[in-house]
Amino acid sequence: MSEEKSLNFIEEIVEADLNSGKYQSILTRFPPEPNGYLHIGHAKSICLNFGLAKKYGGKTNLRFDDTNPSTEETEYVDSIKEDVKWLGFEWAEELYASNYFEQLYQFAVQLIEKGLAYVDDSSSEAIATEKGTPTQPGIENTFRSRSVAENLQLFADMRAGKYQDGEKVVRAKIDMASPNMHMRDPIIYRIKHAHHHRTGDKWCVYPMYDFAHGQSDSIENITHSICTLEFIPHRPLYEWCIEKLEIFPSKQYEFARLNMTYTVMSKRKLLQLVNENHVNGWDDPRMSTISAMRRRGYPAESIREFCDKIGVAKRENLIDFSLLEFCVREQLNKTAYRRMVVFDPLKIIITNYPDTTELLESENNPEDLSTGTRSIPFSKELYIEKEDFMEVAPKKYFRLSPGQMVRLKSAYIIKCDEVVKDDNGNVKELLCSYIPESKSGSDTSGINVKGTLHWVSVATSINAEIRLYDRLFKVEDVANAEGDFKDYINADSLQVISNAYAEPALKTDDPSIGFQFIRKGYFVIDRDSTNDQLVFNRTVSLKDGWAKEAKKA
RNA sequence: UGCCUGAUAGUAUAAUGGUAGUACGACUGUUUUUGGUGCAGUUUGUCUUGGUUCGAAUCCAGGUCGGGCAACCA
Repeated sequence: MSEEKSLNFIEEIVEADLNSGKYQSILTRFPPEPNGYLHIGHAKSICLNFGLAKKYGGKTNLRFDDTNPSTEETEYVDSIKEDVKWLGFEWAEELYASNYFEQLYQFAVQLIEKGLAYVDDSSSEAIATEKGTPTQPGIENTFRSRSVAENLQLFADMRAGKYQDGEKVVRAKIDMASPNMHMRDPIIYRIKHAHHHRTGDKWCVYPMYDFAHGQSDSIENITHSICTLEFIPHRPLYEWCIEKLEIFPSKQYEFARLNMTYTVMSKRKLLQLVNENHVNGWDDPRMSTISAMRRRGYPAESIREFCDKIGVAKRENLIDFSLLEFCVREQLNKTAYRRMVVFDPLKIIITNYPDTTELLESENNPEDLSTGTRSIPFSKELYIEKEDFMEVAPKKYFRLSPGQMVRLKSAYIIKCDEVVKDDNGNVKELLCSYIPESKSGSDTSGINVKGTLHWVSVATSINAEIRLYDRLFKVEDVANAEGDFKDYINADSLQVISNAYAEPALKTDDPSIGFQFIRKGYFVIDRDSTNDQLVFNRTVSLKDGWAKEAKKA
């Protein structure tokens, strides 16, 4: 019935490995460094790694790549775990590269014993110089020929804390003339007298990424180690270590990282936005972090759907941010409760309506009638949106104007009889009349109107703060824009409406559900809300057909 | 100027030697008590030049263009 979705290139590899009997089941891993918050790019990797295991009956480990104590913190570990869980995935084991520090140290000892690693006393500048350039081979220095015994002693002394940071490193002895820069005797251990968030002060030597990642994969028996394209040049080294150490041969595969329009995806840049107060923290709803999207009201399911839609390939990409927004709307349209909120009020008085309050019923969600209805108080004095009235209306304008009729959503059809102005000639309020037979659900008026407006009753409305978010950057391809990315920050990315008028149901609604403010967009209650003041974040706007039509004119 | 990688509608992604398809976007119509949603339809593409083949997006060779690599970061 439904069409078979074609496999991405990694799924093909997995299926081939399973069909050939190379593996009985697969084990993947998601390996973040706990030095920042996860962003939507990580979500792609999470969905890939966990999704693969789920699809093929395998498992996925959550492994923190915590080999650099100077940048890593427990705060980040906690946020990462929360984000992965919120996205809807469960890891088989929670592991840390730091769990393997002793084992990793012994691996380096083994390499030294085999004459495949040595202690180098050179400065980092000297090492960089001797490394050569991509077009010129590097040169071998005198430390390279130290004896095994001396290397062993020196490495033990490094571990014992006899040297200062930078005094010595351990290098793999591979090939200083290799066309691959990563194979020119890469550093595998360095001295860092730093406090580690898990191992404390136990260690003062730490393995480099290239000497920790592959080995960690191998120790855990990871079958498919999936990373991004920039690690392709590291693969020969990944394989060299596994071969020389004679350990489980995990395989590395690379896919193109996610790039999105109007945002940045590097931890360094996100950190900068936070530290320099361009945004209000890692979970500022304008950020590309998972925690920001959660706070903004993006459902986890829509992020998973997005990751599924964008696919997995090796080509560099720049995905339209609007595709993510499409996924969010698609999900929220099915689940969000409809409510009415007026952002910029214009008072109307229904002159022929009695001085009473009537309760009208309206669906919570017309897409899902099982969600029931709520009552909305209707009375003589109402607010409508200022932009829903024009004294002189252009053609195709279906909203209110003098002498014209519109329907008030779930209520009555009204007609604008008179415009009341203040001394300056500004529209102050509208005098309207309603059609009693036009009540929603029992309309016998026979009148058809083109426009339907949202509204709230003045007397029963409640105050709310609305935060409207726009793209954080003004250009599509921020990472490739010339100059400093901060020059492209959109100064108007946050607009706050401090006194919107909301229908009273919102006061008692479950704060965890998503809302659609009719004709306005999708909104979610922010954690800054108090008992006295509701605060809403706009998750995403509705598609606006009229804005497009109006632009044409 | 070395090595590694990639190139299919505007953006992504599929077709694995046999009809270039799908999604988002855009546009048109239709439904609608949200100018939302839904439904129907239209639109635009194989980087280039040769070669192999009955047949090439796919295989081969050359070119062009893009990305990555010279952290005691990951």
